[in-house]
Order: sequence, then structure tokens, then C-alpha cells
Amino acid sequence: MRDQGRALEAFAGACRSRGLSVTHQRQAVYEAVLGSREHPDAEEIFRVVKASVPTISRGTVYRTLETLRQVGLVTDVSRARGTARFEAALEPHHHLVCLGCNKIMDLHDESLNRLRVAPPVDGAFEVTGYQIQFVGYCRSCRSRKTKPQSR
Amino acid sequence: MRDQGRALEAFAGACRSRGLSVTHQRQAVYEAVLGSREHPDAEEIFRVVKASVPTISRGTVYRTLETLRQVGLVTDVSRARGTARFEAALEPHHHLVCLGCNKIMDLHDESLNRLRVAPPVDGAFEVTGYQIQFVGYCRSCRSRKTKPQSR
DNA sequence: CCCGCACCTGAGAATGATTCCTAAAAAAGA
DNA sequence: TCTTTTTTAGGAATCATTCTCAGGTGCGGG
Repeated sequence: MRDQGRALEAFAGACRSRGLSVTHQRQAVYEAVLGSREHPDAEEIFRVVKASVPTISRGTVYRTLETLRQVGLVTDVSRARGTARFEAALEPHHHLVCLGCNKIMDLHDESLNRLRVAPPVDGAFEVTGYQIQFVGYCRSCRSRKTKPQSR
Repeated sequence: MRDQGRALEAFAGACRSRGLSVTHQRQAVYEAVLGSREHPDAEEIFRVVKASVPTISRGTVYRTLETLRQVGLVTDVSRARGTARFEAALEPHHHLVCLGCNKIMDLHDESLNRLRVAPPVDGAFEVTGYQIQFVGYCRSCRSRKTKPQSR
């Protein structure tokens, strides 16, 4: 995993460049996310990190994941921020998701609805549709992007 | 909204074809989702539905949303199923999400990483990346697709 | 290398969304 | 209509996540 080594090296720099202190807890959490393949949840990461940093608390894991997510070092695969939000499955459309404030905006763009995909994973999975999430920063979050809000 | 009218008409049929009873609670919940533009959460839908079905309970709203999601009539925009799941933001890749069991699988496909998007929403939003979610049914959920599991 | 201070962490309480449980009500369908 | 199966209301229970705050720590300036 060359990528992983590099990512780890770059971690301290990435933190500093955004005004975040480099703590070993943060490194351990990031390392744990880097090292797992299975889309771990906070509890799983807590368990893993605990092995190297026995005193770490759940609160720190949650806090750190949120921080890393806001600066873009970690992705929330499930995008489970706050309460679950719904919409009718009518015409396909896509979403803009702000990493700063978690606002979700609709994006209607016909040209995105004609993606052709090679049947993924040998037909074991039946695809019925898709959605594209564009992540980034909305206007108001862009201006304070260097330092994540606690919310 | 021609789509809405049509969707509502088709609702009963859609339920029946999947072996779901057609209850007025279910219709009211679906109608509420159809009628809102703002990615409502369960609480909001509860409030709206309550106006027409005063005796409805929160439990029913949650249950119904989950059911409708599993059969594909409603989309969980935030995909907030269960606990939040993370991964390192290394090389871009995409996901297969099973509507039945909520399993998330990685999908690496170079050709999907070169999507060009017209700058969405007049530059008010700064896009830093994107992810595509392919939704559908995994092999084991496909066989029992007609009737959703309670989990 | 030491200080000061803003930023972080640990521990556990508090919150709040979601799920679960059960008796009663409603839908299905023969 | 009668029987069977599914669904609902209501409320308790769960459990992930956030908050609070006292004590610790990274780090820039001297």
C-alpha cells in the first residue's frame, strides 16, 4: 500500500495546513480508517484505536471523525449526518452535499442521467439506479473552509 | 406536477405488486414525501401526515419509510441507515448499495472517474469531488425482493 | 528550552432519533 | 362475511451521537 504510507506521512502536514493540532489520537484514528477495508463505523474504529491508545474515549473518536470529514481527509460513506432525509423516487437527479454544513441540494442535469456502466461485479448485483453526490463547499462554508466548525 | 399525480395513482398498484397491503397511512406517508421539496426527515413527515391522519404514530412513519425505501418508492437521500460508516479519502471510487440489506460495496471503475460536470449552480458551490452510488439488490436480497425484510 | 494559551481530550451524563413490543384494528382473499 | 395475515398505535426501550467541563497538550514566541 504505497498510498497508505504516503497518506500517513502527509497527515501531519495536512492537519497543520488547516490549523489543526497534530495529536496522536487524531493520527491513530486516521490510521485506523486508512487500515480498514470494510467501511468501519465509529464503534469499530474506537475498538481498533483502543489497541494503540488505550485511554482514548468514544467522544474523541466521534469528534475526530467529524473533524477529518470536514477537512476532507475522511469520507462518510453513508453520509449519515443528523436525521435521515427522504425524497420520492421520481425522476432521477443528483445532489450537492456541503462538507461544512451538510446541506443537501438537488442538482438536475440531464447529461448525468445517461451514465453507462459496465455491469458491475459480475452480475451478482442488480443495479436499479444510481445517484451522484457532488461534495464540496457551499458559498457560506467556503469562506471559513480552513477551520471546520464544531457545528 | 403531472409526475406526482401519476405517482400517486400508481401507488396502490405498486404496493400490491410487491405484496404490501395498501393502507391509508402508507398512502399518506408517500403523499407527504411526494409533496415536499426539502428532503424532509421522519419528524417532518410525521407532522405533515398528522394533519390528514391525526392518529398516526411516529413508529408507523418510521416503519413505512423503511418499507417504501426497500421497495424503491422512496429514496433515503442521506442514506442514514444504521451507524455512520467511514473510509479514507484516497483514490476516488464508487459504491454499490443494497436496498435490501444496506450492505455497501466498493466499485472501482476508472471510466467513472472522469465525469465532467458543467459548473453546477452558478459557481455558488465549490465542487471538490464526487461519488456515485449505484443502488439495487445484492444476490441474496434479490431473491426475496418482492417482500421487504423488517431487517 | 521554557511559557502561555488556545486547542484537545477523557469520562460520563444527556439527548434524541430510531426501534421494539403488544394488543387491537384493518386489509386480503376465499 | 369469516378467517388469516398484515399493519397500526402507543409507549417503553435502545443505542448512536453529542455535550459538558475539568484537566492535558501541541505549538509559536521569547
